[in-house]
Amino acid sequence: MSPHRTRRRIPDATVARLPIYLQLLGDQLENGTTNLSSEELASLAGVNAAKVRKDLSYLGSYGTRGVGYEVQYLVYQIRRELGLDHDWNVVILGAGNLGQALSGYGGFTERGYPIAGIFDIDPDKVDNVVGGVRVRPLDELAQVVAARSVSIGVIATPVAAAQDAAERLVRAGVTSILNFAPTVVTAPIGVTVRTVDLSVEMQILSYHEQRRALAASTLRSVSGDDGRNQSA
Amino acid sequence: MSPHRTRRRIPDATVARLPIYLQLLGDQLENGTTNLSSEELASLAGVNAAKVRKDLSYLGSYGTRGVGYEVQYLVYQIRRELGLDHDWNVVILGAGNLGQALSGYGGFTERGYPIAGIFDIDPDKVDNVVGGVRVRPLDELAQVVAARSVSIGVIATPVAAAQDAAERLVRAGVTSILNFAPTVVTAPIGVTVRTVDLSVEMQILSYHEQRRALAASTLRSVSGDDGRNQSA
DNA sequence: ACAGCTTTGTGAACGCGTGCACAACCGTTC
DNA sequence: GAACGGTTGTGCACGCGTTCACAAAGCTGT
Repeated sequence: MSPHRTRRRIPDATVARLPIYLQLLGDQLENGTTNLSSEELASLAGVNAAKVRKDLSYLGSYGTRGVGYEVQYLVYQIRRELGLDHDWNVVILGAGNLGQALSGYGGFTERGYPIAGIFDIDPDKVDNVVGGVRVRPLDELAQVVAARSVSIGVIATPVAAAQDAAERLVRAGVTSILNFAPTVVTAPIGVTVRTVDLSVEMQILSYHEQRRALAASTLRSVSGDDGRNQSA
Repeated sequence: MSPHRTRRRIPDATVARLPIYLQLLGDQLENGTTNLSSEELASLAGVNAAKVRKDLSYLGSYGTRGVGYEVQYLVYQIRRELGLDHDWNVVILGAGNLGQALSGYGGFTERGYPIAGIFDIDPDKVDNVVGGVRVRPLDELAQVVAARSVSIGVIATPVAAAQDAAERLVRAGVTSILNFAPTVVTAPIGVTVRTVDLSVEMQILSYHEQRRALAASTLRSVSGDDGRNQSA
């Protein structure tokens, strides 16, 4: 039997919020706050207090009724649950605009995701140094992944190269992929793929803008409202 | 009464998928495909065919039973619904690593989101040219937003400056914000905020890695399985 | 020891999104 | 023009996630 019993599955929606709580709790620690209620945390995160309590209850019963949660201990528990009790090395494929920015962005290393290597297929880019890391040729990928126990790969290539990049990552032994190319990439089961598509985000925003404009114009044609009153 | 009747609300989940369909349909157009079934589109998008049909049904009845959807017309309808029948100017706040990468990334302009300006508070960065756009001082923000009818703003500042950036955007008249700073930013109702936090994405991935590792080790302690069989 | 205030943890109801299954409908062929 | 294979559009049931509401439990002061 394991030291701590087999953990119940945590809902995806909760997993997506735990990092937010973690971030906020960290801020509170720096402020010197040692104790926090679900109501306070909820207001910081901009969500419902019941949701916070239910989310935290998936980790176990780490609160004290009438008091709240001990920040330090909660941070520890969330970190453990998210697998942040050790670093996760990552590799980046593609040393273009985005790849370089990611490599230069200190936030990854700082939060426990050091960059084990950045790779590009273009010989002109190889050996350039970006963000303190030397760009390597693609054929060194498998070796680096194995040597540094990399399990997370980031795709920062152009669209056309994204699927190939994913396949190389999988062949090298990577089991989690963060894809920034605006395309659907497929991977075998057992490999987690998350796609972050900046254009998609923009399009979701413009859909809402579009609706606001439409609603405003409908309103205007009925009541003469100028439709600007909802901003600010 | 409006030319086209008041449109029913489209579920958020569907809105998030429409851009994917749009992308794939565009690819198909270039391939010379003029007609497509929900089954085919679903397989391209990696989702269920019924979901595709239901999603598209929110736009109206634009398919033909027994035949499928006409790609060109569907593209037109999705674009219209997403508000892509005209360009949306965007401003970027923060000309650091990420701001520069975003500015240099051609994808935005190409997909109908031209960059009307990039701004930074640091006088040393002002007047640098990144991605063909001159970095402007922050106090020109309101003027640019007004002059170019900008309704979308991107926050690419450090965490500490993010909330202030959001407030400046709102004051300038922006009603949609895409936030890349790893922090919660609040805005008045009527302003849509979407946060894309790279660390959060990483943490979601490492949670799943963690679980895989845990499952594998439990398995190993029972059956001797080496836990590597699910990759590739 | 107990009353009163506070806050957690969770059962239960609700709402949204997903997927199945099928009727309605299109085009084609005989 | 009727029968048939194909595909859409959608009613329905199910499951997940959110929110409410409250009992259980801790703390404080008398």
